Amino acid sequence: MTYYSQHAKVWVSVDCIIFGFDEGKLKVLIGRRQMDPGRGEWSLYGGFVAADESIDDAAARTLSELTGLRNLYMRQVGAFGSVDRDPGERVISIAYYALINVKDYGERQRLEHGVEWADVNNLPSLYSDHNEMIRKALKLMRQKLHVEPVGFHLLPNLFTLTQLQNLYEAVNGEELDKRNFRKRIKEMDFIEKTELIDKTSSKRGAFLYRFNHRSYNEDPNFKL
Amino acid sequence: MTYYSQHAKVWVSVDCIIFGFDEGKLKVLIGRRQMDPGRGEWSLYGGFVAADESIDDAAARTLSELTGLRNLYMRQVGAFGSVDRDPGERVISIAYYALINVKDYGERQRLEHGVEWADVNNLPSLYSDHNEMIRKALKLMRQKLHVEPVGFHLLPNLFTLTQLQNLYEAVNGEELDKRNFRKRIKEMDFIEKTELIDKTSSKRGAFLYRFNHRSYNEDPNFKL
DNA sequence: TCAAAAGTGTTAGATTTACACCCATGA
DNA sequence: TCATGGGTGTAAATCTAACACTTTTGA
Repeated sequence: MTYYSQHAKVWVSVDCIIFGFDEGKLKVLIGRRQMDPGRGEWSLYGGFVAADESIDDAAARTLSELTGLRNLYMRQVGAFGSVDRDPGERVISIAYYALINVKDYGERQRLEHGVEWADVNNLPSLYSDHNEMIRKALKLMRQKLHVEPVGFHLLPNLFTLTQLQNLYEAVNGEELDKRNFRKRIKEMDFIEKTELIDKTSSKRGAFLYRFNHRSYNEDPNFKL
Repeated sequence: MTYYSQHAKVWVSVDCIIFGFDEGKLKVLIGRRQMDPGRGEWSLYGGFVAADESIDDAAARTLSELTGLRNLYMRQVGAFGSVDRDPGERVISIAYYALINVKDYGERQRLEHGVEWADVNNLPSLYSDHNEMIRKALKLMRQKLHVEPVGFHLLPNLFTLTQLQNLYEAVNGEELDKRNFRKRIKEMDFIEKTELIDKTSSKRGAFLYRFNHRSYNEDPNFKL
């Protein structure tokens, strides 16, 4: 009997909190659970960690299973391990959140997995501790957003300043002053104005901006 | 075959990063690993999660095994799950950090478990991914310290303002202005001045202060 | 021509930072 | 008496927050 074998093994899963920004609201992907226990309940999308993959790899695999996308921005939320959090068996789950541009997520894949975008401020009651996972993910994501330029993962490559501001307002749940917001943006050289104009949301049109990763790495000063 | 049983089970452990503040430095408890693989290497203190205990309970149990103390301030750092992080078997580990007042930790227990206080700024190379765990714990703890009154867990119940300032300087790794620091403290009514005087570190003596939990809960405004 | 979103500067107030000397005491 | 750590206030600089009008254009 080895040192290890006197201890119990458990199942370990990953659960994905996928944030998207649409219609001026922060959303999260949820679906109806396909298996027992809890079949039919609203739930996050998850999967088990295999014997030969890291937990980060398991999360990335699960994310790409659901979205068809790779190399998503993804961060660990933490481990959830109440004894009876899963009504079937003892399963410890590690939550991850990911940020995607909703436009990159096709309707086809969405329907295939039967998931929906739900407003984070108006969520139904979810399976097990999934509401708690989302709460914690949101808290972490919010903090990160002020300190690192990660919000861009929720937007198209080209975006207007109004879109960017709306994103920050949706995540913080409070309005921002337009002039003060734009003043700050102007100080960050890695948020580049292009000559392109977006006319989808106004007659006049708004300049499109782009986040320049390279130039951010040269002078990573971000604060919003 | 149930839905669960087609997946692999793994061992799950907890590792404890125990911070203490002594001799003006932030320290962490490390010991020589007692078992194979890695016997003799510097390591955090850890333990396995049992089938019938939550991960938080496992961490609390492990902490109390090592220190003899209960109800320590403790927070999860996150899950560490590279496939080969443990050279023996697949083990996913969940790191927790705890804050203790070094005076509460007797020499007896310390010697019994053969652990030592190591300066966080001068750590040896540790077993597996334990250095990374400490790095992440320190980052989280640092953030927390600015926003919640948790530093008091690293001090005796009664402390001088110089001690408190030294603690913040040690954690941040930078000096603070004495007058500005004390000005801020004065604004926080839950940091109460007592009539007691500590003469251990100066001839004149310094007033002892106390953190009042109750009054903090009434008006929880903390920022340092 | 008008409704709707884009764009643009200034100022008062609040916060932060820098800074130097006297005090009390034990050795 | 002197060396050591304890204790205190002010002013300049910076940052933050509040605020309103003009522009463009398609319908």
